[in-house]
Amino acid sequence: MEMLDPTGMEPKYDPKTIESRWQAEWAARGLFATPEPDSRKKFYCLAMFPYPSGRIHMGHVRNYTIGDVIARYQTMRGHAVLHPMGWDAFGMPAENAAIKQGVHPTTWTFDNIAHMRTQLKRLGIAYDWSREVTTCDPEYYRWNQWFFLKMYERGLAYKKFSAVNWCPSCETVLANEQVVDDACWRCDTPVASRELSQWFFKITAYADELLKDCDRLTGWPERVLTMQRNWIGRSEGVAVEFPVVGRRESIRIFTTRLDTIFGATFLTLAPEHPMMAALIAGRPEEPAVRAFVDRISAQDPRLRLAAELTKEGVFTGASAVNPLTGQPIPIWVGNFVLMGYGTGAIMAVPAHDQRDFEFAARHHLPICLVIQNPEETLDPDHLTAAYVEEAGRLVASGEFTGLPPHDAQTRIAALIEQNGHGRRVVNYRLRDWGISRQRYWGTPIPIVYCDRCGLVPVPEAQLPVTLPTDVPFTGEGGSPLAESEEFFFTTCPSCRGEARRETDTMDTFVDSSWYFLRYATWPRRPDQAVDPEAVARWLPVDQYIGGIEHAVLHLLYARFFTKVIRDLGLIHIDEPFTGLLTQGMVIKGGTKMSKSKGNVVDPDHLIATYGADTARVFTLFAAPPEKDLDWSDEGVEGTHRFLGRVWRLVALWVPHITGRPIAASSDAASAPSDEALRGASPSAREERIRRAMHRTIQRVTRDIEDHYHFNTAVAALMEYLNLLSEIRPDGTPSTREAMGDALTTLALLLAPFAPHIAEQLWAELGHAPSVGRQAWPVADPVFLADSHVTLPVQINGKLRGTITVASAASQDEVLRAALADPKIQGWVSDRVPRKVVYVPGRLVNLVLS
RNA sequence: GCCGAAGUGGUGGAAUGGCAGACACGGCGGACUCAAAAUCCGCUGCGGGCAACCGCGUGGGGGUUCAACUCCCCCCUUCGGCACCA
Repeated sequence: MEMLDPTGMEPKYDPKTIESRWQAEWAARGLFATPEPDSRKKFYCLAMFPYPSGRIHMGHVRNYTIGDVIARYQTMRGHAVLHPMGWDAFGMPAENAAIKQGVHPTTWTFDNIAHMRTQLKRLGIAYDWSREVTTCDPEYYRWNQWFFLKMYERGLAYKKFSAVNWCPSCETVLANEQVVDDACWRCDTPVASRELSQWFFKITAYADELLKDCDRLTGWPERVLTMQRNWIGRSEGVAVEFPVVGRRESIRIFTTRLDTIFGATFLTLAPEHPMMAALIAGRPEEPAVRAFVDRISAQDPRLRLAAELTKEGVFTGASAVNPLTGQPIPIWVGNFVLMGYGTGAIMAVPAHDQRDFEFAARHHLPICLVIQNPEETLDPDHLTAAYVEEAGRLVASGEFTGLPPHDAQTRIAALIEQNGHGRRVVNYRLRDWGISRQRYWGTPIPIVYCDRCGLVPVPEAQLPVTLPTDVPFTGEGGSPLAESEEFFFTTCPSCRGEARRETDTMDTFVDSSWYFLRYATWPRRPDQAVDPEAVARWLPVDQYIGGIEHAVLHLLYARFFTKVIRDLGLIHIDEPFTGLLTQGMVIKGGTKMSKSKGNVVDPDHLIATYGADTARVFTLFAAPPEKDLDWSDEGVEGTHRFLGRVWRLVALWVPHITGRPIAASSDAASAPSDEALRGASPSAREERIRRAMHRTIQRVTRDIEDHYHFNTAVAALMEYLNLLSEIRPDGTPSTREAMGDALTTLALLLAPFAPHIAEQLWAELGHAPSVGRQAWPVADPVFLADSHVTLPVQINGKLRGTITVASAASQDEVLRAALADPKIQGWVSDRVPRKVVYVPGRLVNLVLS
């Protein structure tokens, strides 16, 4: 295959021609196919797959370019690389398009995928497209259903009533992400809360492991781990039973401050507390309490969660006994107590909890100080705020008086456990994952409802339960699947009688919770969800790249699924992603790109104007990957100029190096002036080229390896080009040879960043394709060490001059050279340095009195 | 309120405790051109000076050190996360 113009190298850099040419060539040669198992070490490089919204945006360009640099670099480093791509293809926009434009979600989605696949190919990303997965494909989502059944068998998938966001106008449930400013995203009607029967995944069963394993994720950014830890929200405390006066039951509360229990002067229950009805039945307070509860539950749930909410409440008329003091205390109901956390009931300690303090002050309830502040003695009768610190000593706390709060917690917990009044428990903020969605474009939940047999899981052999096609898209009236008779009415797998299917579909986060396993398997083993052998070979993902917006949701769900699938015995790993890189946003003019702001940069237009290599190199050069990238049209021009200069430099040298002609006369007169090297001997010139070459190899390699700092790697290549550009062909064989090596190395170092131009230059320099299949160059230490160095000389820490000395010079030699320097002498004159600090290779500092 | 990240020229950004501002953009001046574009060369932190040079300078204030963008303490600002979570 001949990729070179027989008449010689084009003098002008024309990305359009070379990019399409090499993309076709790479595809034809199957260059990015995942290798069969061999002796090489594996590297699994994965960028988060996109939702096929229609077109790729600059965020995608950045995300996938970063992944591509890593994949191409690791290939050249001798790894067997898996670098796949796919589509997170279920979701609302497809259904919205169906409602608005009458296009079926399937058509809409697959059209979008086709377009975006083309766009990604135009960027020259090295994907193994044979492993492409599409989550709306029944061959994919059948395994969502299979995992659901496995989890159902193990009690990890269950159904319960729960509150959901409800749009009264659209008559449908909304996902959290479809609620914008407390209103429906489509019709702007305020959302209500509604109790519905919903399916859940029991992620809380793994809460402790998910938290503990955060410590093992050393390749993750600390802030992502912090967010996950916050989200899981583990807190250790004690559940204590407060017997209700005059009844058999007791009220269970949860507290992390058991040391303050002697100061508990009342209990507060959530309005939804299950014992509420029984507590107030027949009491004079009943109507008032009912009115209060009704009023609170009619309130917007979001409003209730706001921190500024006024603490309201009413007395229930009932009382409970504080198990430590034996004293009866009143039971109140309060709007600030949440049924969803702990037990839905708290012991109120106004002296040591700000919320309880405010509540007590408002309702004239007793405040009882039980911890004395060691810094500033508190007056128990005139507290102005709660003392919430865990420092000091207990007071008025029976046998525990005098103990530090921390010791008291342990001692009181022991006593309570001994007496059977309660036990130590761990509470999590994390809730089980509600996966039911009243939507069409998602995975049908494989459950059948039979009047005789009840809830019956669809047998594995009957999977997949596929989406019906005869569904009208109105955007009204709840689950679209309920509209399909063909889908809705079925036979019971158990008794063969008439039955109805579950009409909810799964949250689309289910799809993305295990797709990284699917890439190892698909399409070779369509008969199983994951091929244990292939997964054992490729997983975990060595480097995962995506946006910070998934710091909690997707990354937590994926970790959960991995652990569940491990416990199913299918895989051996505990964690799916060893390394995580969260790239920053692409912004322009200070804000995120958006249509309404009119600051969107269209990747297609960018590629058409400058080529994919320019688009890639600019996104890498403009900022380190984890930071936001401020888009600059001028910066893009500069990057394009850089690639043009690389091209022209190679074009200048190719005839000398390879003997091939140049297509048209290259403008030798415009070549730089060789100023720095005028008069330098050929050997000095060659040495200089080689030193620059090896130093650049070292810098680029280190920048990629250490922190993926592609911006400084590109800067190193620019400096390298600047230096090489100073040298003009003069017919000296040693110079010609050194430049041949230098430019060949430039093509190699450029290959992960700008693969198309690198490939073309590689060929022009007389090498057989492909540059991406070559070994990454290695810096020779011989050329990294200099015989002489220029050393800054400081006097009292201020720079006063420089000297050139042998690298291995002793302190005495350096001192002598420094004092011999006229400039330095002018500063020192006849004074004797009190101290000399010499850091070989770095500087010398003379300390004068 | 708690936790985390950040603050460096006109701009994006560089700097294992060791010459602050690499690299690039922009700007200014020049070469080439009839002219322009493209390309190439030079200068470009601020202040002072004809100049050699000098002083100042990494959000603010202290400290450690021969030496601090970097380490320590206090404060300010911005961004992100969590938050009536008992």
